[in-house]
Amino acid sequence: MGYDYQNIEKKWQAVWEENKTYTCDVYDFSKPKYYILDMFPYPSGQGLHVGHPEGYTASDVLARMKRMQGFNVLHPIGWDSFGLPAEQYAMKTNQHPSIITEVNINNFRRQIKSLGFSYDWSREIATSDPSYYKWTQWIFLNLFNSDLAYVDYRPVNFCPTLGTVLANEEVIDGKSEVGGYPVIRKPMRQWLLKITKYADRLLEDLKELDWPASTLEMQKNWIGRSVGAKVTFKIKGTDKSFDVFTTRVDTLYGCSYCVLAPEHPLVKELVSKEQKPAVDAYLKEVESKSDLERTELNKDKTGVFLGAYAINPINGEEVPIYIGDYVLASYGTGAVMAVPAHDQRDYEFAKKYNLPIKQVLEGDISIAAFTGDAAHINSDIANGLNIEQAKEVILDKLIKEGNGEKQVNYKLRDWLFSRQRYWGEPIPIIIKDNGELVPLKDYDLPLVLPEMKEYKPSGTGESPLANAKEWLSVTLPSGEHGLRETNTMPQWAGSCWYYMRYIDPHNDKCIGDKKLLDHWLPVDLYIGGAEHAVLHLLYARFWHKFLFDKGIVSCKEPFKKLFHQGMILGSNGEKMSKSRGNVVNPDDVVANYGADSLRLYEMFMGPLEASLPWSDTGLDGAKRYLDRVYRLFTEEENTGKFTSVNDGKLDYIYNFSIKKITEDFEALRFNTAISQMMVFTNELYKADKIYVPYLEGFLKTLACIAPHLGEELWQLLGHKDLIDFEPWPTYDESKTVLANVQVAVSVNGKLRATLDIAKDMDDEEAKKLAFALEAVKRHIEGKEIKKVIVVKNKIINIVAI
RNA sequence: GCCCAGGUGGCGGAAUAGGUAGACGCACAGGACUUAAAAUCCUGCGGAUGUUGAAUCCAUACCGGUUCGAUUCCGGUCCCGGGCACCA
Repeated sequence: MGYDYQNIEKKWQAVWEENKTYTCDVYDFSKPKYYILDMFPYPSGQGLHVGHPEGYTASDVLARMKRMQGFNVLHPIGWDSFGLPAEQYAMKTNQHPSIITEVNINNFRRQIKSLGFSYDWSREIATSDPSYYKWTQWIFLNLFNSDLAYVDYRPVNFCPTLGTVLANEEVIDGKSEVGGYPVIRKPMRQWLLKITKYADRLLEDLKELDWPASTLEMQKNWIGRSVGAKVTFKIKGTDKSFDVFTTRVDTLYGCSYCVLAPEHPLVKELVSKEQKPAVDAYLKEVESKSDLERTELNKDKTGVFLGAYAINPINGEEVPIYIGDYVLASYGTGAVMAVPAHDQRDYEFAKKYNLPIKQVLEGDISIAAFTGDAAHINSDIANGLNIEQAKEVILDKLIKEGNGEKQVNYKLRDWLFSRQRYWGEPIPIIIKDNGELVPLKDYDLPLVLPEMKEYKPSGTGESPLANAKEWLSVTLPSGEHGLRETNTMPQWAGSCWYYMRYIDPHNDKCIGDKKLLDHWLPVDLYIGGAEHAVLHLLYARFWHKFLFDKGIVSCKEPFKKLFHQGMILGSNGEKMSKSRGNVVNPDDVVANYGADSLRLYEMFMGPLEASLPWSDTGLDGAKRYLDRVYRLFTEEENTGKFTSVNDGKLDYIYNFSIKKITEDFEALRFNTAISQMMVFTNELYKADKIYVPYLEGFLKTLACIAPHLGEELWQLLGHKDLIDFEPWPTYDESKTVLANVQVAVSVNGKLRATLDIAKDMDDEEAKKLAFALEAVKRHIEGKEIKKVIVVKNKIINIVAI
């Protein structure tokens, strides 16, 4: 049977909605603020996945606890509603993406509301709403006007058959996902944002964040700062030169050739007549290679001699110049000095093309490059020095002679910010007929997406917006003519700053009231998947820092504390997917078990950050526990034990439980908190008398996990007010420990008995009791006592030989 | 290949400034209640030997080390997961 979750949940959801229980008065500065944020969902056509409520429940538990602790809690939700699937579905069905998006949002909202989250729905936003993307465009204009947005040509995945640019995920094995047509890398006009200008600050400020160590590490590696040297190589017989970047300038004497990236601008100028046919053939081969093919050739490094020589600036030696696609145009200077003896890639390349290998550090290079630290040899001024020392003297010499300088390099590249798609924010730029870029004015915003019948790309790879003829053509106030930018922004754009908009979502004068932004930012706790460890979280940090520079926000970082929830797998331990047939629909769970059971189960499964398999019987267990709690409050044999007089018997278990639950909630360790709730409930069943204030304290903790039931039972206890703003239960530290402790007694490290003694008993006294134990006597008989280790209140170990 | 995180009963997991391994829950088995079932309640539940409510041994992926004592620390091996792909 069990309790009537269906009516109880419906009833309290209606009460909360009617009373606007969770509406946050952001202007109330009298209480300390707590801003707790979920990564907002992309409202897909499939509806909510049981993975969504895991993170949402975790944040909701915290939000509810913080409210009871007296914080003014901001806990909003919204929709990351621009995106590719809506556009693709629109093409298939001839429905406008905004209609599809609206349908999906309505479904998501209904599902999320059925789970009893304490969101402030008056702050709901959608990134595809013009009143929202007005401000996304506004930020873009600011970036453009601050010289942080520019146009350049970048290679993208282009499918000639479909006439479309494809996202990486639409390309499978070098073929288009749709139709399986070949995909090539084609340079196209793109917008980029200069995130690299912020590389140092993005790296430096990681230090002040309370984030998972692995995420900090990933961001650090992604930014990829490395300190090295820029070395200039002159080209023999010309007045030209090129720079290389190296982190191992100490090995410069061992440089036996140089390699340029195929895309390096000097390639075409330097190639000799004899080598031209070979080089041209190689360039053609590289051009036709997709990214994927280039990585498949991972092991086999290819290249070709350019027919020119460079001068090694440290010793004047002539070294041949090669081109090779293992050198990336996008990193460093697009050119490397090759030291095969001490770099494995150069080693492999040199072996393949029979190039000289010159050893400059002591070590074994017979089967692979030696990359460790050792004394330098064959290095003139650096002989006998270790890596650090050799770097210094060699760089000094280069600097003095004007052939090099210290340089810091980053792996981080500028952010490719345009998409040749319809369903995204239009870029608010006009291209005059003379090619000049003209930003719109603030008062022109929002630049609304035109209604279109056809979302198919133009065939040239241009955005579908190129077909919106009327929208496209503009006459400027000056009378000049221009065309609108047809690229749109990537989905990241809207999600880069949404946390800011929740604070003042209906403000049409500015992005948000400065007073409010200053008060509410940064977000105190941000919960979302680990798949966003770099891109979203780095992009959002970048925009935040830019807005900080502009004086829009007053803190350097957007998200103070971050937590990644794990994935919920199918019951077979595999990722949930339609094709595997292991998908669990939250609607079914709510109908058959209730939202509170789902919430409890997902929090009890295991550590929040772990990936865990779904279990229907586990869900049964969660439901059974809530039934058991309900009976405790409603059945005569239990309620008959209720008393307002404390007999003290529950003091320990109550105080200990409240302490543990509070600490575990704070640390997002919900599984162990719930286990303690169960222990406490079991104790109440065993007790003769139930002290009602203890029962109420416990109920407040339960109401965070199972809010509908919590509200219901609170009312059953005779309370008129809702439980949501009741003060959080406190505990008496002195009562969280028992008077007696169980001390383990072991002989030679093996447990032989336990001793039930007074806490903090004198060591000597405890020893005496231990030696008096039968089991101990038996094991030390005829042996010499070497020593006795006493760890107070824990263990007594007797070492006997 | 590199980086990150893991490996504990039949299952999800608990316990790490080194100190009684298996909390809590699931599954299973036995019992009570019931005409019966469901629900509920009680009991058992890592493995082996055993005098079966005594006792002993083994056990936290595997091998070794440090220690009075290791799931926890160190070295090596194997396995599973996530991320990145030639970063000079």
